[in-house]
Order: sequence, then C-alpha cells, then structure tokens
Amino acid sequence: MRTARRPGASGCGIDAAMEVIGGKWKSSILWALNERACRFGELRRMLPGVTEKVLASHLREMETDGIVHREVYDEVPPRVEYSLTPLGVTLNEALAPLGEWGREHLLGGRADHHVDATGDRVSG
Amino acid sequence: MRTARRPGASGCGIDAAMEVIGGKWKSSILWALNERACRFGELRRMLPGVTEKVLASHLREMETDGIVHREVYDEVPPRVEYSLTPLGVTLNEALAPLGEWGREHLLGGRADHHVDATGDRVSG
DNA sequence: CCGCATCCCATATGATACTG
DNA sequence: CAGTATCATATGGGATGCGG
Repeated sequence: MRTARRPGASGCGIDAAMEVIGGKWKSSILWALNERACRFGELRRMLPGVTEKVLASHLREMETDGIVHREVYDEVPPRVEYSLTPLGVTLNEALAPLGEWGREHLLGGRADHHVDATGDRVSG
Repeated sequence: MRTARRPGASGCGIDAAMEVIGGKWKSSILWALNERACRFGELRRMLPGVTEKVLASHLREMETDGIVHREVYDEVPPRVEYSLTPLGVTLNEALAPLGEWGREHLLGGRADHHVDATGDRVSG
C-alpha cells in the first residue's frame, strides 16, 4: 500500500479506492468497526489470524486515509479506541454492493444478512 | 490470489469479492472490458505498465472466476478476444459505487464522468 | 500476434520478542 | 494493554526469452 499506483490507470476511482482497502485485513477492520468503536485488543480478537504488526500498520494507514479515527485515553491502563470516521462510513456504504455481490455470486448464497452497511446504522 | 483467504473473516462477501478483484490490474481490466471486447494486445496497450505475464495471469484468473470470457479464433494470425460475462457485468455494477466513492473522496473531484459501470451500457 | 516459462525482486504478511 | 522492532516467508509482480 501507499505505493500510489499510477493515477488514471483505469480512468475511474476504483483504483484509488482499491489502494485504501487493498490491505489484506482492511475490509475486515472496516466491517468490524462499522458496528461500534473497538480497542486494539478487541480488533485483534475479532480478526483471528491478524498480527499486531499488520493490524497496527493497517490501522495507521486507514487513519492516514481518514477513514478511521484513533482516540487515545492516557489512563493508567493504556486505552485506545478506534472508530470509523464519517468518511469511513461512506466507504463502508460504497462497499456494501460489492459485499452483496460476493455473497450472492461467490459464497453462493444470500442468507438473510443483517444489513449493516447499507445505510441503516450509519449513525456511528 | 487464489489463496482462498479464510472464509468468514469479515462475515460478509467483501472478502470473497476482494479476492476476485485483488489483482493489481484486475479492476482496470474489468473497466476496460466493460466498454467492449478486446484483444490481448489491445488490453496491453490500454493498460500501460502491465506485463504479458501479469495480464495473462489476471485474465486467466478472471476467466476461472467466470467474470471474463475468452473467445479464441484459430485463424492464421492468432486472435483471441476477451469480454465480460454477464457475471462480470454485475461485478462491474457492484464496483461502481466504490469507484464513485474513490473519485469523490480520493481523487477529490466529481468530473462529469461518463457513467460506464452504472448500468447504462451493460449490454456487452 | 497470442501466450507461456523462468528467473528476480519488491512488498505484504506473519512470528516472535521487547518497550512504554 | 498498546505498539514497535526485527527476522523470516509467501506471493505478486516485473524482465526477458521461447513456443505456437
């Protein structure tokens, strides 16, 4: 990531967007945070298999991209909470159709999914 | 690609979809083919910077994924044409919102884009 | 012209250990 | 708990050359 793929390669913003969500866990993080703010350790547990390094890297990139907000509480037990910015929410919304497509055509099934990123709970 | 990222990582189809369009040039290819069928060399020219190997690899993966159709004409001058399958068209449509998001929020501008992937010319 | 095979490198990702 | 540093590995992707 952050390699700034040559602009205008495809002529639309997909390429640019792909860079933002290009990380292996980016979409998962996005999805996890879509419901509520989470602490570092929480995200770790919600994303089985991700390592601290990768999680931290992705989180920082996403923060740089303006889709994730990092709230630090300098309490005695260190605490940091990550949440989606309004921009992150819009990204999640833009991602929804793709998610549905994948579910429909790839996972080969439309379970009665609980529409989280379709605009129902974009309040956070 | 083809690594079959662990299913259910994020709980929705985004992860699955990401695998289909995960290649560096996948989305560009998709976008290029969205307008009309193209020959190998054409695609090469349309995607400045891509190498034959990568282009061929991506094309094959996309064919395997059922989003690209490969038509072979065994004429004296070898000719092969690639085009989007109906599934590929739907993928492009699902990708449209993401593309718009990227254009709006990343490229920082909504030029009066010629809506190619929004369903206007999904005829082929 | 279409496409594949091989070698090579850059990068992303992962495992582990350590610091505040 | 949060985050960093280092090392190791896997994969993608690029360069080049060959075959149909």
